[in-house]
Amino acid sequence: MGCVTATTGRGSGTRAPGNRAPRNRLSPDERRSQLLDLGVRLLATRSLDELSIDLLAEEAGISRGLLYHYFGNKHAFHEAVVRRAADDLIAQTAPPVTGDPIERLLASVTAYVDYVVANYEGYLSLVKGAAGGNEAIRQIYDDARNALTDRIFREDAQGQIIEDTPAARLLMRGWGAMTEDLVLSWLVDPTGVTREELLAMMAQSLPALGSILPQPSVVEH
Amino acid sequence: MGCVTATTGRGSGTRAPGNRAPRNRLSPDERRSQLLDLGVRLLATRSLDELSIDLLAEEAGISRGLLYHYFGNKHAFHEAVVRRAADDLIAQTAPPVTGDPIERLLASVTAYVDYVVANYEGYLSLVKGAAGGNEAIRQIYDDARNALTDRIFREDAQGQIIEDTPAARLLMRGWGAMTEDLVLSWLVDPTGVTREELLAMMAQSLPALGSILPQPSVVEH
DNA sequence: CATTCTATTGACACTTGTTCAATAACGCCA
DNA sequence: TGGCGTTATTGAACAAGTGTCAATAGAATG
Repeated sequence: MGCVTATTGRGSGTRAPGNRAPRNRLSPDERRSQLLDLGVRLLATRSLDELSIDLLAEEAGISRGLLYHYFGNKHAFHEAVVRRAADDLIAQTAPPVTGDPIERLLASVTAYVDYVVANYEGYLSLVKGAAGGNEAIRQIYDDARNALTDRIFREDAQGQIIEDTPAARLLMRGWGAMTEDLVLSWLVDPTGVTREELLAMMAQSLPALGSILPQPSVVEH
Repeated sequence: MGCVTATTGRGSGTRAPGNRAPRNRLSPDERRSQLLDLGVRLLATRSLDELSIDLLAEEAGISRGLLYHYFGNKHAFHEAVVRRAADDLIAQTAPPVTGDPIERLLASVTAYVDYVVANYEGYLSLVKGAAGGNEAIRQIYDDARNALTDRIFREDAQGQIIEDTPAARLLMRGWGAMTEDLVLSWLVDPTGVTREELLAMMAQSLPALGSILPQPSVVEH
C-alpha cells in the first residue's frame, strides 16, 4: 500500500508539455534585486507562510532551487526583504536641514507620509514582517524606526521641543507608534481628514506630548 | 527509486516503547479551555508557524488529531486563541464609574496597564497574532481595541476631553497605538520610569492630544 | 570552436499540516 | 455487576510545502 505515484509534479506553471521556458540568465546582482523587489510586493499582502516558494518562483519565472541558492532558506529571504524595505525607507526620507525646528519637524513628517503613500506595499512588508517575524527581523524594524525618530529627535527638534530623559525617550517611541498607526489608518479610510490635516496632526502632536513631560501637571478642568 | 520506508514515525514523545500514555478523557469544555490556555501561553513567544501541531499536542498531552477535532485547522485554532485573549482583556478591564472624567481616564488606563503586566503572555498573543495573522484575526484585535478606546471615549471622557469628529476618531486610534507601545516598551525596559509616571504619561497624553484638535493652531515658539 | 566558469534547474528527501476509520473511556440501564 | 451505546480520543495514511544537491545550459574566454 501507500507509495502512490507521488505526483511530485510540481508543474512548471502554465506551459505546454515539452516546450519548457528558456533559461533567463542574469547577473547575481540583478537576480537578487529582482527577487527582493518581488518579495516586497508579494509580502505586502500575504504573510510569510501564506507565500509559498512555489508561487514566488513561478512569479519570478525561476525554479525554486534558485531562491535557495541566493538566500539559503525562506526566513533568510524574508529577512532580506524586510531589510531592503527598511533601507529604502531610511534613504528616501532624508530630512531637510533648513527652517526652524517646527518647520523641519513638519517637513520630516511630510517626507515620511509621502513615502508611505508612494511605497505602500514596501512599507506594509516592513510593518507586517516586523510583527510576524523572528527576533532578527523585529530588530531591523526597530532600528529603522529608531533611526527615523532619532533623526527628528537630534537634528530637527533638538532640545527645542522635548529634552532627553528616559521618560522622553519612551514617549518619543510612543509618538512613533502613533504616527505609524495614523498614516496606515488614514490610508485605509481617509474620509473626513485631508492630507494637510493629517500632517498637522502628526507634527503638532509631538510638542503637545512634550508639554506633559517636564514636571507632570494635570490638565485644567 | 522512491518509495522509501516512509518512516512517518512521528514518535509519541519521550515514552518507553510499549507503555503508551493512558488516555485522559475530559469534557469538551475542559479540553477546549485547556488547549486555548496552552495556545495563549505558547503563542506569546512563538509565531504561528514556529509552533508545530506536534509540539502543541505533546505539550497538552494529547494526539494531533484531537486538536483538529476541536478546532478544524491550525489557523482556526489561532483565531480561537486570539479571541480568547481579546475577550479576557475586555472583561478584565471593566472601567470604573465614579469620579470626574480625568480620574476615570486614569483609572481606565491603570486597569489596562495592570492587565498587561499581569497577563503579559496573553496580551502578547493578542498583539502578535493580530500583526502576523489573517484578516479575521486582525478584525478581532481591532474590535477589542475599539471596544477599549470607545469605552474611554464615550463613558470616561465623554465630550469633556475631545469631541467626536473623523479627525478626533483618527487621533484617538493613534493614541491607542501609542498607549500600547508605551506599556510594551516600558515592560521590556522600565529603567528610569516608574509605574506612576507611565500611567500619568498615558492619561495626560490624551487631553494633550485633544488640545491640538478643534481648530489646529501652531504651537508657540 | 573548444573549454572553463557559473547561474540555473529538477528530482529527491524530509518536515509538517490534515483526514478519517478505529479505539477506549465513561455513563446508563437492566 | 455486566453489557451497551455514546463519544472523546487516537494513530496511521495522505497532502502539501520546504530544503538539498548533482546535473545542466548559457555566457565568456582563449
